[in-house]
Amino acid sequence: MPDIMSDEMLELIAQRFRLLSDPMRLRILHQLQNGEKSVSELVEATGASQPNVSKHLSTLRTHGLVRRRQEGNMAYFSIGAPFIFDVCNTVCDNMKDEWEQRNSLLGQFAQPQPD
Amino acid sequence: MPDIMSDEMLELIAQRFRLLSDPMRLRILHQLQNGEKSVSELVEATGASQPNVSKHLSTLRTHGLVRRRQEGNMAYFSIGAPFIFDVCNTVCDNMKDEWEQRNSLLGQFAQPQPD
DNA sequence: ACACTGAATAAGTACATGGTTATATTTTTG
DNA sequence: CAAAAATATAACCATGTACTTATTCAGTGT
Repeated sequence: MPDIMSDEMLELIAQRFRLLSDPMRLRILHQLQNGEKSVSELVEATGASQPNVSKHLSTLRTHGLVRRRQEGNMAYFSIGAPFIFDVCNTVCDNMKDEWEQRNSLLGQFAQPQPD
Repeated sequence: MPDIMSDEMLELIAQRFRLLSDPMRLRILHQLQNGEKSVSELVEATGASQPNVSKHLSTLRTHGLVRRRQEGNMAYFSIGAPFIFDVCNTVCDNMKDEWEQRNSLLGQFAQPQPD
């Protein structure tokens, strides 16, 4: 991060994080990681309602995280900003680290004993 | 990201992103990047009200992003999860890329001419 | 033209969130 | 001990957000 952070810059960054701060949107993006999917496929895969999925896709699209391709009656969406997976992986890795660290600390006091 | 994402996992990840999805919190974290700071220093640096800063620090702390050290009358906070800077940098780099890309595309049509 | 299907939008609602002001709480200082 | 200083907490309020249901829109096929 640059040393001096303008208000608009901070707002933009925060906005991007806000897009990733919803489980359903993460779920959708996660589904798209395996390639483009139609809305109905996403509805099926996520278990959310169709309007809900459409709305999330819409907001993701207006912020460039997702691309839309129309073919006949259906709309296919795909990842538009691959960097999000870098970000998610960083977060996931860190969470895993924390988890393992917590476990190893616990282990010092209450190690499960082999019988 | 693992192939199958549990609900709790997704919620945890989303939660982390939500912590980073507020400009004021980003501002605070950004200030802490240069080392630990007291609450009043953060109030001064961010321009926010003292209760506001304290509240943000509290939420950041309960999620482990920030550490607290008390010395006499004052509380000093520092970064507790350095990975957030990796994340922020990834986002920033990407934003810069997009910006430059947009500019170079614009340039093909309306290049500012030297006189 | 008609009905059907996939997707988008609208309207409404419950809840989370970020801010404020006012009030503790705790330590330092006179 | 009283007053002040540094933080924390409480109560409150306005706005944002993520759903829902109902409706509209666009493309397909009969």
